[in-house]
Amino acid sequence: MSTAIHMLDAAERFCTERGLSLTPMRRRVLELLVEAGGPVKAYDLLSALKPGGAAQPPTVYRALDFLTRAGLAHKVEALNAYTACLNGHDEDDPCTGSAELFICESCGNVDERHMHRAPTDAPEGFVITRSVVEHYGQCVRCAN
Amino acid sequence: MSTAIHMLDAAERFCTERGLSLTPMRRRVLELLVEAGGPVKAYDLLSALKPGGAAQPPTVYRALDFLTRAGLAHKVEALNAYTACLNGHDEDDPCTGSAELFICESCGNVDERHMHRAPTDAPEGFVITRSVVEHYGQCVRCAN
DNA sequence: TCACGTTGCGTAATGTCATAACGTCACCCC
DNA sequence: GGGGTGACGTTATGACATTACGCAACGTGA
Ligand SMILES: [Zn+2]
Ligand SMILES: [Zn+2]
Ligand SMILES: [Zn+2]
Ligand SMILES: [Zn+2]
Repeated sequence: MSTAIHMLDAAERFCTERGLSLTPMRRRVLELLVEAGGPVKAYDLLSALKPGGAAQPPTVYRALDFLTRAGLAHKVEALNAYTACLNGHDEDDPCTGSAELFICESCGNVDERHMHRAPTDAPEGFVITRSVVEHYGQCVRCAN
Repeated sequence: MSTAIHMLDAAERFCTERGLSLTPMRRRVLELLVEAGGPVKAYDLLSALKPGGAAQPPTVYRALDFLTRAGLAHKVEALNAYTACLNGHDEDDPCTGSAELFICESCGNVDERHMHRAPTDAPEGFVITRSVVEHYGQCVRCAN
């Protein structure tokens, strides 16, 4: 799929521009996430990495840690899973902050928005450093 | 604390009105959550239950399942923890849907809002059945 | 060129979170 | 009193994640 290749190339540029090293292992994990096109469990990534060297949990968790810190991937908290960031990192709009995820429970597809707006009804004086926003339901294809 | 007693009484009424049985075990777990005043881990609840009978994981997870289904408690997904619902269940405003949580990372205090509004930028045709919204940061007391 | 700090990753062990599966008892309804 | 249901005890296991240690590669300055 050309989209996947494009996303990996964009990630490559994204990292070189920022002095981050997208090592083969990290690139491979990102590739698996992109190919999956939705949330993937860490141990499933682990299984996918196996045929090519017996990988252990820390291997994949270290890669995921790098990718999520860099903004190239997101953890889906309510699923204990991980998904590739869908925002174009080659554009002038890096996904530095929190993402708002729309996850279809039927087909597993994920859509993503940047969290630009702050909550209108936050407690007085509350300073937000990180937000987790995940919406579950049916995408337009799966809604009957 | 009178607030805690009030919340438990309100939960009692809430359950009787709906034909739900707030058993001693469930009430005890809710009591622990209310007393904690913030997110509590399942195994910490387990430890707190021990002196009075050796409790096993399924015991506390069943109680939490009941409480969360009833809307009397919420799971804090990003912390793998659970917190008592702060909305007054004796009022005409049950916390049936999703809650928006503001969690102070310094003092552990939790504030809660009902999720009334839908996202303005959801994908076309996406039908939301459940939302997870958790904001992390500093409450007004802890912000320096 | 060599010592030294840093980074990435292999490996083993462990820790943390959650559920499956089965049995028992109390209760309600007919 | 037979049968269904719901709540909970108990044992075991599964699923998710981290700690700790070691080593090899790399850059940097002496
Ligand atoms: Zn993103
Ligand atoms: Zn779908
Ligand atoms: Zn609530
Ligand atoms: Zn605080």
